Amino acid sequence: MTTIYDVAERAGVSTATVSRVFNGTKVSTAKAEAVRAAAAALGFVPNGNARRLRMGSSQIIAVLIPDIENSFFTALTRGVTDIARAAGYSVMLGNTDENPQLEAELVAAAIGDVAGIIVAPTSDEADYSLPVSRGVPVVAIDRDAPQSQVDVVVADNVAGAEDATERLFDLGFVRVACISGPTHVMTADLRVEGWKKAWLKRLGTLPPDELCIRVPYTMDGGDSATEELSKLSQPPDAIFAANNRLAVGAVRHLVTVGKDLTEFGVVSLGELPLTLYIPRGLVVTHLPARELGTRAAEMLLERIRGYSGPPRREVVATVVTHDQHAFAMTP
Amino acid sequence: MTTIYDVAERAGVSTATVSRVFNGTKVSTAKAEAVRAAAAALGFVPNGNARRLRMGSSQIIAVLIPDIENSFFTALTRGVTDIARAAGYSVMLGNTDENPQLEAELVAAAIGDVAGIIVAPTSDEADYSLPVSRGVPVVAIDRDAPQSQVDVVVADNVAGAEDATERLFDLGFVRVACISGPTHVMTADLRVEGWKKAWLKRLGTLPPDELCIRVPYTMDGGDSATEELSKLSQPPDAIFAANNRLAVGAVRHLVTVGKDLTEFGVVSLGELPLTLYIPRGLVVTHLPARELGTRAAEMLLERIRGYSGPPRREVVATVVTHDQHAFAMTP
DNA sequence: TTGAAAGCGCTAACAT
DNA sequence: ATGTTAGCGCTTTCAA
Repeated sequence: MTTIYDVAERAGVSTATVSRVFNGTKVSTAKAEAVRAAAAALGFVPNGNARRLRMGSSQIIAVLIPDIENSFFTALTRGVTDIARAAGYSVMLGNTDENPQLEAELVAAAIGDVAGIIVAPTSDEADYSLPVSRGVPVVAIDRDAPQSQVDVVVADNVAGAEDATERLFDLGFVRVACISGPTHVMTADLRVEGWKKAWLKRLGTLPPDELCIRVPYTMDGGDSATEELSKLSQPPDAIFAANNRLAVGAVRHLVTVGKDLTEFGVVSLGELPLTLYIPRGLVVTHLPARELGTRAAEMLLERIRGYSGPPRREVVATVVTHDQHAFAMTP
Repeated sequence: MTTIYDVAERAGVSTATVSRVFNGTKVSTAKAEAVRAAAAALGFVPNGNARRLRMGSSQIIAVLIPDIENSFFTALTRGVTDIARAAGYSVMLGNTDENPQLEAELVAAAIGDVAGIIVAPTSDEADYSLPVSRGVPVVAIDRDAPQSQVDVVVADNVAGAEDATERLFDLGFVRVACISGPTHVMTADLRVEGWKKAWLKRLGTLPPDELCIRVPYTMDGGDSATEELSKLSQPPDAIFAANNRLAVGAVRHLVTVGKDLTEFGVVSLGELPLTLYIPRGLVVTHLPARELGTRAAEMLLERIRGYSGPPRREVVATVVTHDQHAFAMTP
């Protein structure tokens, strides 16, 4: 392995000079040239670990998400990587699988390795005092971290859900049901709240409890919830699905039983991956995944650079200016 | 920052003992307890940089992919992270954006930081001699790296394309066109080859050149290529799309002009994300993204652990046992 | 502008 | 079983 000693020797200078050349400090042109030539000839690449050990900082950001195969989280991660790279940071990725213990392990492991952590908390109980006390700032993303004094970046789930639900009312539907994620999952709870607000605003009354089904945030969840709703003595004429997987599950069920999506409404909070063609009648609203990532990265970088104000909580608007670019398939 | 010195002092032992406790070497129960207690009290977390510098290895694998928002590559990355984590490695992620220069920068930056690199080459010219000469093994994934002596893991693109095309012949279509990625992109070239083989096998003749359109691997590419094909004096009655984005684009165009997918066939090589509902008539075949990732990770770990045989080239079968679980929407 | 030298936190001989 | 100690490769005072 080539080190700065090899380069220094070959260039006829000291290691300090080599270091300076690679760090932009002032060095006479002649020596700088010699160093660069020697480095190139030797195929020198700085040892990041030595550098980080010496400097006491790591230029790496950990991103801990439940599932890299979920398009919402990859969009978010993309936002982080863009900002990170622009600032000279690398991104280390971890899958928590929605498992609090695995998340805790990943956080602990990250502490010794990274300059900061961006994590989508897997549980309300998640505690980030360890990294914070060790000087590794944490930004919680997509979900709150009520147990910890950390910065938080979340989407405006209530407003997003409310807007989405209102779309259905706008289309003339009058009995809009709700399918959301598990109780106690923050985003799921807030989206139910938004759905209720829309009812109150548009119909002047809160929706009956039976119209809201809580299931895992999966396609199967959306499917079974839709089936359950259809069995109600007074079934809904439209469904607000709190995320894209639930929406796809709902559509799957409806299509299977031969329902026409222009007569039975479905709205998805959050875009579908690959902007796949969307059946006429399915409404898709925007969830600012990438923006969440960029804001979280920006806030984390501020902390890494020494900002030490009180914990901040930033709510990214769910702009409902227009639907996902989509094309409708004749039902 | 708490170091092993602090822990050693508080526990009344030497730093070596503290180190041993944290590395599983034999230490008397009493001292081990004392060390653990002291570490807990002090909130000690090992400094990864010091550890890696000392050990000369990094327990980090870099994964360089064109786009983290492409479901094929996230599935692949998932495969890598699973194997990596099981072996105690972390994954560092980089987006190359299909940009050879950016890829080269990321590779260079990774050298000082990681134990090995898994990269989807952005170009035929990609040269990985620098990391390899620096002792950082590289595994090329999804695409060949003809300029470098590195391990390669690719899907059986020819067989996959051939099988997919044959599905269309099985369904009774007789003039199957091909939409593939840019010329000189290896996977795109090979998939065209598979399509040709299917023609030869089933019709005893090679397809006319005009039936094959090469476009970027995007939905818009699939859309415009389909339009172009429809203008032929002898248009096709079915399309083999070389990846999922092209397939979706093709479907979009067909739906837009009112074509019925049961009468005009489309097959996608590679599954659609989120197993979104699939219109009746669209055939989806499997591309082993995750398997690619796991194999690449396994091969890389072998290299990291010292295996030094000649470069290997592994072709992962594209098993076409069954379609993606899908449900059809009445057209 | 440049060089000499200390030391970041840790592990692994080598001693004991 | 445990302690002592020498670096890993780099950056950065401090002196010249």
